[in-house]
Amino acid sequence: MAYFIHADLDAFYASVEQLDHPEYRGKPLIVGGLPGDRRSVVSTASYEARKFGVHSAMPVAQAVKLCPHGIYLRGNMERYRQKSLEVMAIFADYSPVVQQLSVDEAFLDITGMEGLFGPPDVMAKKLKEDIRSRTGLTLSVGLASNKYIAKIASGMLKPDGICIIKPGDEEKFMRALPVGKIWGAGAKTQEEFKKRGFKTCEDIYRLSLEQLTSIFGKAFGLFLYRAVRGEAAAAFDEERGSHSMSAERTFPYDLYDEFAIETALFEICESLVWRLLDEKQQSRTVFIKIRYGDFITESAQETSANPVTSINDLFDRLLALFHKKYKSGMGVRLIGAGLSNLEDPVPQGDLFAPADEKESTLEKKILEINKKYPNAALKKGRSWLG
DNA sequence: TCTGGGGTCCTAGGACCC
DNA sequence: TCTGGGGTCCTAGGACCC
Repeated sequence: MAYFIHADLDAFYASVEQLDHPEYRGKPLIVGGLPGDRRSVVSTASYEARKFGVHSAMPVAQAVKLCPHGIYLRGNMERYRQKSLEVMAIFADYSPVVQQLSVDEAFLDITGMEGLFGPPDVMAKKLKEDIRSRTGLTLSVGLASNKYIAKIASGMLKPDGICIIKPGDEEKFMRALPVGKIWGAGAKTQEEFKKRGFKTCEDIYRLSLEQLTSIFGKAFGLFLYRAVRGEAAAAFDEERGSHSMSAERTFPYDLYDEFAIETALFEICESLVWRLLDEKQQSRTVFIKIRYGDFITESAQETSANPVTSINDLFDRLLALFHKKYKSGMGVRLIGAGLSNLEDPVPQGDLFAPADEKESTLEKKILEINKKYPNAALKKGRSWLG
């Protein structure tokens, strides 16, 4: 019998802050932005703050209204990533097959580990206790015969919970579940469920595969059909195809000045190329994203024959896309850019060396120096452009 | 109360090739 | 002359996740 644990840290960012700052413990804590920060949203609210109705993705301005005496922090991703590494290292003690889903959650394939840790439920308890004593954080755990059920189960008894779905009970568990708990059915789908009067998965279970695909489309219809039967969804299969990297910036106030928008785009462009070099990847496909003041969002992408070679090269490509899309006179709320279809570069001889190899070499040098001397903060800067 | 940032996957239509 | 059908790549937009 296969067994999977889904391990999910409780209110992760807020818990790390409460761990590092004892004076925050037991108090409503909101990580995401300070009161008065325009256009910021809540990343994580401590359980004390959730009592006031504050939750993730809520605008900070709204959180302040609900919880005016809360403690507000912008957050420290570097610290959270560091803490995440500690946790993931402990997960690795329990299973050779750990699939990290995000900074604060992972699947552990514990099939056949009874000999080392005892029965799965005993192992789940040990894991929770171990995480608590070694990192000071609490974990919620779902245990089931497939990843999808384990994932939903871990959310059932938060915080600090263990939820075990026994082999054979998967379908029973799913059919009784409120549709709001279906992982993969977000706001739009919930609206559709409501419109159709679907309250629990039982209401979806009654529909045929044909009915589901005609309502929800081929892939999502099949996903729902299988999910309500407690069958392992393909959603969590290890093999993931394409990769991408992106960066974006929301301005505190809409920008109308084209040069200011382009400057932000340049800075995004710089950060992308540093990452690209750092991760030793390459890409031929670049994209931009523009969100206007009315929240209408447009994007454009272009695939070229040759991979991006330098900051200037990327900036040229992005600027061309930007001017293709940009409607001047409309306030710009957000500008973003990215690279998709990332590939591992194939080592190539001189014959195929990039045209602006000099620049790319210079940028690699700057990256090295910045890594060696983090305070140097060497940049090329837009003014450098000829 | 206006709605972050970094990702993945799906859909539908068009281009192009055989 | 009255336009098949499948495969692949590309593009824009949307849904969803943490």
